Amino acid sequence: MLDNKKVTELLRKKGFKVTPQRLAIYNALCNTKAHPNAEMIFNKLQPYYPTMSLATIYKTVDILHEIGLINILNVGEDSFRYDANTSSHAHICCTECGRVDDIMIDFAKCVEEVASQSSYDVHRHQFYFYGTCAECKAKLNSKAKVS
Amino acid sequence: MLDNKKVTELLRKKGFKVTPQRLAIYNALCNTKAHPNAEMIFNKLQPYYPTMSLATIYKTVDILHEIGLINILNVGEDSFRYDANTSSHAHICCTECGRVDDIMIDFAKCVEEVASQSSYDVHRHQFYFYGTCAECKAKLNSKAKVS
DNA sequence: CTGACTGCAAACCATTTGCAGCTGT
DNA sequence: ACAGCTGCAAATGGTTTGCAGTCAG
Repeated sequence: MLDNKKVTELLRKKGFKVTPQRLAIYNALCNTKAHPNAEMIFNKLQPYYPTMSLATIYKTVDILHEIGLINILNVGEDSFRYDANTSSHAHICCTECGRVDDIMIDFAKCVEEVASQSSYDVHRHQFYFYGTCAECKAKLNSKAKVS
Repeated sequence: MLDNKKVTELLRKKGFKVTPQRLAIYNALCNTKAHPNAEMIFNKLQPYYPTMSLATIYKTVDILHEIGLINILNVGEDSFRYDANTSSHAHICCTECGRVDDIMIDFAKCVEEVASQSSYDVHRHQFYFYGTCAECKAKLNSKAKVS
């Protein structure tokens, strides 16, 4: 969650140019908790950057991931989602409506246990939980009452 | 990891027909620890079922997943992988060679913690770890010595 | 017998690539 | 200036779909 000045510095330091598109995509990711995919980012930026193409979004998220500014998520859908919150946290997906929320719990102990028991050098991890969100639970209950 | 008799019963009970293709695909998944994707299953069965198509594999894994016989994994590749081991366990992927191994550690406590702190009803979870496997570590070391 | 299944080919769709013109430095 | 970037259009590749013939029950 860096400000534009820091992002500019980092991009330059890593040998990339700083363009309005790149800043806009990173800012769009900072200003949402929806964990959007490429198309959702595209639709959000469309009013402000009407000529921006999906190709630019894909190329940009690759770079942002490469320089460690974003995480790439795959919750089991056909598209990837992107997250500007790079602190260690898990994700939970509603199997009814598809929303993806953060779980701000630190699983350091689990990771340590794996690192000590596995023959791998463990660098990174990704935890996904699946269930029914509060809103969908409410909807399902009211439907059950009607029928 | 059921035997053919039990799989037959289960398929019938759920209203599906039992075909040689379905049994072969399930058995192929039971007899590997590689967590294969559709194409890997296809190549493995090719010698024995030369007319089987990828479409059949995709349709079959859908059904096997629906009746709870297999798990679907997505480690961040462009294809899905399938696992006949449905017991609660995590997976670790080598970022060098792409292999996927099981981690037979039970994360019940982590899951409980999430279930108690989240507003979701938690039904399912998927834990992925990423790192360098023992073989790739060895290769990387010997390369480092040479250069 | 009959509805479900297989396997082929075509369709689909998220993502990637090639390239001409533009822009950051 | 000039290498790297954008945005278009075309290509790619995993997965899905439509459908005619086949097979399990």
